Amino acid sequence: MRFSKMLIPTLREVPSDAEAISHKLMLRAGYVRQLAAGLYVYLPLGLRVINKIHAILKEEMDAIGAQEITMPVLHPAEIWQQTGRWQAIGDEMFRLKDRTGRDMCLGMTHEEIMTWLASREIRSYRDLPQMWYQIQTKLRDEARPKSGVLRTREFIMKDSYSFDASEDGLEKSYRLHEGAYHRIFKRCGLNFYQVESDPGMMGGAISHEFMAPSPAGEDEVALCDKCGYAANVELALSVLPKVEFEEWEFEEIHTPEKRTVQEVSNFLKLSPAYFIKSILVISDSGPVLALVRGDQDLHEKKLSKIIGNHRPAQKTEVKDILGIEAGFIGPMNQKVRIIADTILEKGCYVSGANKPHYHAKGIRAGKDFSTEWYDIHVAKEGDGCAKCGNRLRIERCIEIGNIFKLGTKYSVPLKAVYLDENGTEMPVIMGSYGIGPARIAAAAIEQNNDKDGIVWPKSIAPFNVEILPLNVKDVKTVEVAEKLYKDLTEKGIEVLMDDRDERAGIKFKDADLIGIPVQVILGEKNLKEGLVEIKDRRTKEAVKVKIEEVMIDRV
RNA sequence: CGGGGCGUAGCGCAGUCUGGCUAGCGCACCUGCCUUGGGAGCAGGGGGUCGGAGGUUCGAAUCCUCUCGCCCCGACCA
Repeated sequence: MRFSKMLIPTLREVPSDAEAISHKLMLRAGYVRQLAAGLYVYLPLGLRVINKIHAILKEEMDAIGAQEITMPVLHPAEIWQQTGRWQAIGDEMFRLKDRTGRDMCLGMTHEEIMTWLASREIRSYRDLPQMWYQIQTKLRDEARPKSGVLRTREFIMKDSYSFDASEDGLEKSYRLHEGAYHRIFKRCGLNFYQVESDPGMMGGAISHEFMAPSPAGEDEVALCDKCGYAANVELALSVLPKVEFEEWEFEEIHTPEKRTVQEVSNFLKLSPAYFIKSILVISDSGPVLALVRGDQDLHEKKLSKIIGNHRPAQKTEVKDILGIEAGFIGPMNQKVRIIADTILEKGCYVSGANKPHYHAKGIRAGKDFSTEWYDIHVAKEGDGCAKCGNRLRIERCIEIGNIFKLGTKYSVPLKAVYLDENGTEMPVIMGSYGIGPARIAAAAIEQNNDKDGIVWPKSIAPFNVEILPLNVKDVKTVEVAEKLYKDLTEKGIEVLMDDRDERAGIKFKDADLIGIPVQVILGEKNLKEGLVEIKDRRTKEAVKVKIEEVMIDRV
């Protein structure tokens, strides 16, 4: 392609409402434009990158035997009502009515529709297994679109679904996807981790996320470099740094107006690790007192798995239910259900004395209170790995893909069943697997850029080579540029030629910004000696080669 | 949905507190000259319902009310 014929609106200045590096660079380099919050136009360069990623996705999905199909984006409500997700999902689903008043929605994902298809077309164990995928638009009315194309309201997803006759079959399909995902992200030039994740509203028991480390990400993962434990902090387990306990006798201490752990800690000159933090929450089945160590934070998602939906109690509720003002609550003599973090099983602690302006010292589990034990704290940097004890690292990441074992969550309500060898009707066992191509592109930029712009991995760059004829008024320069352009293109190399009548400086700046991996620079002086320059975008290293050797060097 | 910030030319911004010349600057854009190895230089030029509606006032980008949009933090999140 000729630069002069292509829409590549590079920007000298950064649009003020871009924050993430990938967002700034995609805008500046002319890859995307924003239509509205969470809605993006992909310009020619951007589309080329996305298409490169799609091609890799298709190759790797085809390679594990998945079959490409395509499904509607507009769905009738009935199918979503049958699985319960019409009700379960809130404002995040775009809903509308057709002209006859029938409820419809825009697809945020396609479990329901894929399962609907399976229910009609799969009859026998002989039809299984099946893996179907599509590269299709999803719509979600995100509460907060952000960071450019990283979180949008309309986006493309590669989503695939597996249908098996047995758990073993599901395991195989799951492993096939796992392998394909590793190959895909590797081919796209990304650094990434596979981590354990929370299945959330997808249902099912086991799921993993693929995470590309980047400060622009929205997730945090806990990583153990020794044993390889890797999990989203939404469920990561950890053991806490030990503290040396003293053999305190139980005593009440006057702590006037000292309510928070920090205040009492300062007042008593005692580390927060010696405190029990007591938090009252209101669950659907009544109040629950959650206990974590004073230097820890309560993990609400972990608690939800134990007691279901809950919310923090209001101050008046605390007083009504426990008979004491918040700030002086302790776990002793409580009638409500208590859930405590396992770390508190051992040790001797300080907590509220259930008496205004008093705290109690010398509290021990078993002696002073009884409880149910769970890991309910947030894993933090420096905690011990729950598997091997080694120090955990926490890293911020972009979620670029995920894989779920769904089981029969969708096949049962939608009656996707088959007859087994004995003629018994059985629900199909399913898995679902997603990848966001735009997130791959953004993560690739986040991980590969410098002060001058993007440095694309070769596999997903919009072009392989950019030719820079520095002075298009020079006959020799144009002659050589045209010949190189023709020869390289005929060899199947994708070439962008900056044929604009611009100054050299502008061409260099734009080339670096756009980030095509290889630059072939044609300057008048070098050409007189029969030389051109080949420059690596990443290293900025340039070598001079004879004009006729450009081909050899490249091919 | 809660908190914060911002809407003035294609982009980046000043002007708003304290109402008053014809609404400014840089970049980009158009014309000409010049220039061609890192976003040049000179000269001339085009482009604005100051997000929108209503109000106060002799007079509103500026003050008041309402409203729409965008960004950030949090909540939420297949």
